[in-house]
Amino acid sequence: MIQFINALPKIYQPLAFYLMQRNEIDQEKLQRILSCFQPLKVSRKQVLINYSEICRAYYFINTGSLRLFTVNNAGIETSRYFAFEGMFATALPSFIDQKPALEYLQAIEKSELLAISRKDFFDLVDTTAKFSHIYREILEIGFVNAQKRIYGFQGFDALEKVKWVIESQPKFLVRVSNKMAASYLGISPSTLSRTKSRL
Amino acid sequence: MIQFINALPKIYQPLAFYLMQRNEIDQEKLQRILSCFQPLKVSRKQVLINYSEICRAYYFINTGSLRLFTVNNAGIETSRYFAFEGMFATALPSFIDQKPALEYLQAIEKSELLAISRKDFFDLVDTTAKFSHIYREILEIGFVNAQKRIYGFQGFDALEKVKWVIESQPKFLVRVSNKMAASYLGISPSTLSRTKSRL
DNA sequence: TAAAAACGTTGACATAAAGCAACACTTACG
DNA sequence: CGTAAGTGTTGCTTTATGTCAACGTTTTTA
Repeated sequence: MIQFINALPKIYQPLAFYLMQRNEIDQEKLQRILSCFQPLKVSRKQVLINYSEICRAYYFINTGSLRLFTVNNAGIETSRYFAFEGMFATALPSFIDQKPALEYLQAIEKSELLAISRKDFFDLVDTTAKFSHIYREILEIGFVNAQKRIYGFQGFDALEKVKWVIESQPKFLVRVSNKMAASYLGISPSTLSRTKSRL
Repeated sequence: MIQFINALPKIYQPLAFYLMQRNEIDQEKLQRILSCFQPLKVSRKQVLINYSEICRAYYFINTGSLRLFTVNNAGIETSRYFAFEGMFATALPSFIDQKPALEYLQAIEKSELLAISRKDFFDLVDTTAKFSHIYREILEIGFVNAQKRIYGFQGFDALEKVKWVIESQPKFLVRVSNKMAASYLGISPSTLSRTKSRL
């Protein structure tokens, strides 16, 4: 199986490993799944999904990073998710219910992605037990993370939030700019800067 | 089918309707699903799942209401979910990954529930396509709601949070005490009281 | 490679909300 | 049914954090 994966085009190898890692898949199924994903290069700051757009694809990150954020009436940015190499990302609520995203999916840096259309995605979910299971896992993990974030933030002051994010996502503050990290933590960039300096 | 449901014991009727509403199920499957649920009466304030406990059941509410909350080191309560008649509730993260809940599931009032064990639940998920689909829906809705809550709260002041909750869950402030509502909104009870008075 | 734009840090100041306490009112329960 | 515990409201004071602005540094891009 490892040989099979190594024989694949390089850009499909990380995804193949991702899929294999979760649960054993036979070559045929794996091939079928991979064939639904199209390579896609995006530049720094490029927007993949716009605020009023309906999300029609799911993205796997080969290199680079993406972020999900929204902007409220007052012009305040809120980031809710950052995805790096080897992770999936999309505006999932919109992907699920096909309503306007009300958020942006944007590349933070120049990135190489694999994209699967919504149609192909749900065809796989409905016809491939393994893929259905992977989707379930994506939802479960997404749900659990969202809960952790709600508890991790509520009633916490700036110092506690920063400690929490260092503990639960050690790489986060290193890879993400202060400004974006602040918009994720729900504090101002100045407060984040001050807080880090007294850790 | 309606006749079939009406012929069921009263306590199973709301759940039967809930299941039917989502997608058509034949009588046999419905019967099989219902037979996994055991009736359970709990008193006001009774705790169904404790902080360090591993969650082993899913609950459907016939009458009454439940809430999920946690208490941090400083003794601050944070509520993350309230469930009323006709809704499902459990400490889902713990139910999924079988780690300590790190939260409490508690009856707000005297309630009548139907409980299904984790084993039976996942047996149904794995053997009954319909039930698998219902689980997927539960996860999707849970995920989407969590995202809304994250965006709905971040960077909002007390007034905006209260308006947001009135808009997105009109019944909420009516059915839940000020204290609990405040712990859900992440503001103090006094601030909630003051905020409501200037709406 | 140099100019411009964006970013991080820090200080001074303003402010929303927390904490505390007192009181009236409601609800719970022996 | 009456006492006790809990809840909601409101005033006063304190405090954490946001805002604004200035400055030096890093990053971007032409």
